[in-house]
Order: sequence, then structure tokens, then C-alpha cells
Amino acid sequence: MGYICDFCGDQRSMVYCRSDAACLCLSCDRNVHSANALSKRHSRTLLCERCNSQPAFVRCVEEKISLCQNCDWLGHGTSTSSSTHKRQAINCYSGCPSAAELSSIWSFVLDIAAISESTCEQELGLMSINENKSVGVPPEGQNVSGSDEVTDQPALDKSLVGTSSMPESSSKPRILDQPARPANECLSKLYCPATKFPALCENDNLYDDFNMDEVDLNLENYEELFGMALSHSEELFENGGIDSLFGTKDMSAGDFSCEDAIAAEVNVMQPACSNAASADSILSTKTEPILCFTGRQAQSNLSFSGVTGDSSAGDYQDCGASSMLLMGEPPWFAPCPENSLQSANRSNAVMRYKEKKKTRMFDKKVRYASRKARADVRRRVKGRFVKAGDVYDYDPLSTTRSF
DNA sequence: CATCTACAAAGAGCCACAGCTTGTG
DNA sequence: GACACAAGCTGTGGCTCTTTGTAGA
Repeated sequence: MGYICDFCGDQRSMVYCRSDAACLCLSCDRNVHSANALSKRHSRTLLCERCNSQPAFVRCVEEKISLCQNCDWLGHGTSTSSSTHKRQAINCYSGCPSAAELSSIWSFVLDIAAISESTCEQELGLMSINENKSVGVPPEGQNVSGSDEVTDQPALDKSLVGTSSMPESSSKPRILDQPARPANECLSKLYCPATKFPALCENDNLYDDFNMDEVDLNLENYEELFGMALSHSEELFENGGIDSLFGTKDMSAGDFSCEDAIAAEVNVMQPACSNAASADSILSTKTEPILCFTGRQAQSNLSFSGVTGDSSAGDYQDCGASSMLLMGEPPWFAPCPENSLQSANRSNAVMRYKEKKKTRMFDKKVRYASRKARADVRRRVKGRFVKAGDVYDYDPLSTTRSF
């Protein structure tokens, strides 16, 4: 991944597609992702303009630059002057919006989009698929916004990036007023990409209980996760999510994306430390090994050295969110008198979270249901399958043992 | 401070076999 | 190119054992 479009190798890459693990220029992005219904569903986001390798997370209004979690923190998290910069959240999109449509919601894309449209797309024009149909109108109810509804509003109002995952923000990208922002205002349960969580969106009751468990089981696109990171933090902390985040070793590629994002979330949340309730979880963990960065578990989680899986996940090993946390004293740590007052509630929250965590299947995904069905009913001896007809000590279909 | 022991947690490996993939004609 | 067949590979769940790290003496 780099500065040049992975597809045409000519234009500057602006968009990162995790599904393809590719950095694409706007034109190639549209061409590639208009190829078929599945590719239209790829979730993309802008590319960090600083490192040119990670998906952008926020747009710094002052600096007029899109930044990934790492670069955002490096640029804004450590400097008191730059930390006051206003930043716009950048979220993912799907479908095949044209560069013009993108630029209408991302005004900062306009210039480059024009260039991309005028050059690269001409060369790849043969790849385009009926633009009138494909742009912004994915098949079977899917649209670029992740919303199932199609209204007479301009598609861009409800679609595309930056707005889809934050319903209350209407058509405008949400401004992250840094540094001080009450964690309670962090849109606790707003993220609702209907294309991924239709049931959750249909049922508010379900959504009330939406927490990390569901995220782990469903998220395939870290962009979605990053989008959710801002809105989901409150509930996560209430459930002791950070504890679990650093207190467990069972991490898969799928978990990695999620946990890495949450680690990044800590960075995002850190200015809100002074706010009592939600930030309490962060602060109180300072006293525990999981955030003292001395234990194996913390190291194993934060270094991501054992992560396997697709390249994009591996790429995140270098994402600064984690490395920041490895630097000893959490940079956001500050005395917080409310800490002790919340300890009881927090303990309960941790217990609830751990209890629920036990029942999780993490990234376990059964590929062949028929094999699972067979394994479920197969007889065993000490957990091992036995030949049909052999003596067994465990029969899933019967509560009694053979001997 | 170094060493040892006990303990906890996580992961690897094992097992049978239907179904899938691959190679060959 | 399409088809049939054989051989090899894959994935499934529960249990046990090994590995790794921590805490305390």
C-alpha cells in the first residue's frame, strides 16, 4: 500500500478498501467496485494523507488533512496546540459513488477528484458499469449509506461517508470538538449500518444491548469499527470492555481489528478523561496490571505479534494506537477523584462483561454446517472422535454414557 | 535480586469421517 | 470443453496436554 493507486498504478491513491486490501484512486475505486454486487458492498474510506497506508479516521479542519488513528494521535494527541484542532469524523462508504458525489460530501476531495476523473477514468472507462444505475444504488436494498430506506432526498444526504453511521449528524460530518468532550455525548448507540446489522437497526431493544460481543461477531470492516468507536465507547466502558481488551489473550484476526480499534478509541477518548462516569473505567484501570503494561497479557494484546489473517489486519500492527499504549504511562492519565466512587459499579460492569465474554465465540465461523452437525452428534472418547461402532464415553445425543 | 514452586490461562493437538478440492484420463 | 473417477485434503467439537506467564515464598 502506498501513495500510488494499486490498480492503475498511476493516480494518487485516495481510498482504502479493506476487502481488497488496496489503496485506490477515486476513479479506480468506482470502477473496481462497480464490477458486481459483491464488490459494491466493499466498505471503503479515505486514505490517511500523512502515512498513506492506513485508512483515514478523521479530517483535521485546520490542517486540511485526513488522518488515520495513528497519525491523528501523533499529530493531535501529543501537542497542546494542535490538540485543539477541530476534526471531522470520516467513516466508510460502500456502493459506487462518483468522485463528484464524494466531493459533495467531502468537500476536501473535490480537487483531487477532478483530476482523478479527468485522467485515470478515461483510461479505465471500459470498466465502468452503467453508472446511472450503479452509483449510489446498490442492489437489493443496499445503498451506499447502509440505510435501507430510500427517500426522495438526495441520495448523498443519507448516504456515503461520515453521515451514515451517525444518524443524528444529518448530512454534515460530525465535528469532534477537541479536546474536551463529555464521553456521555459520544453517541452511545448511534452507529447503525443497516447493511451489516439490519436486525439491530430494526429493533431498538436489541440495540440497547449492543456491545462488543456483537461487534466482534459481525464486523468485517474496521472502518465500520472506527466509525463505531466514537459512538460506542460509553457502553463499552460501562461493560468493562477495556478490561477485557487488555486482559485476554484469545485474540484472532477478527478480534484484532476490533480490539485495535478500541485501543485507538482510548486515544480518541482520552481528552474526555476529566469527565467522570464513562472515563472512570479508563482511569481506574490505571491501577490494574492490564493497563500498567507490565504483564504478558497486555503485551500480547498490544503488540499484535501473533496476529494472523489478512494483510490488512496485519498492517494494523503498526498502527500507532497500539504502540502508543505500549509506551508505559498512559499519556492521558491524570488524577481523577471520582475514580474510587465508581469502583463498585465498575467491578460489576467488569463482571458482567467477563461473564458475557465467556459465552463468546470470537471469530469462530462455521464454514460447513453439515460438518458441524455431524461433529455435534459424533460420539467421543475423551473428546476425541471414535469410529462408528466403537465404545464411547460421550454421546452428544444421549445423556447417558455407554459405560 | 535470584530462584523455585504453585497456579491460571491459553493454545495446540488428537480423533473419525463426510464433503470438498485437485489431478488424471 | 465436459465428464467421471480416485486420491488427498479440510473442517468439525470436546477433551487433554503442553506452554507461558504471574504471584508468592
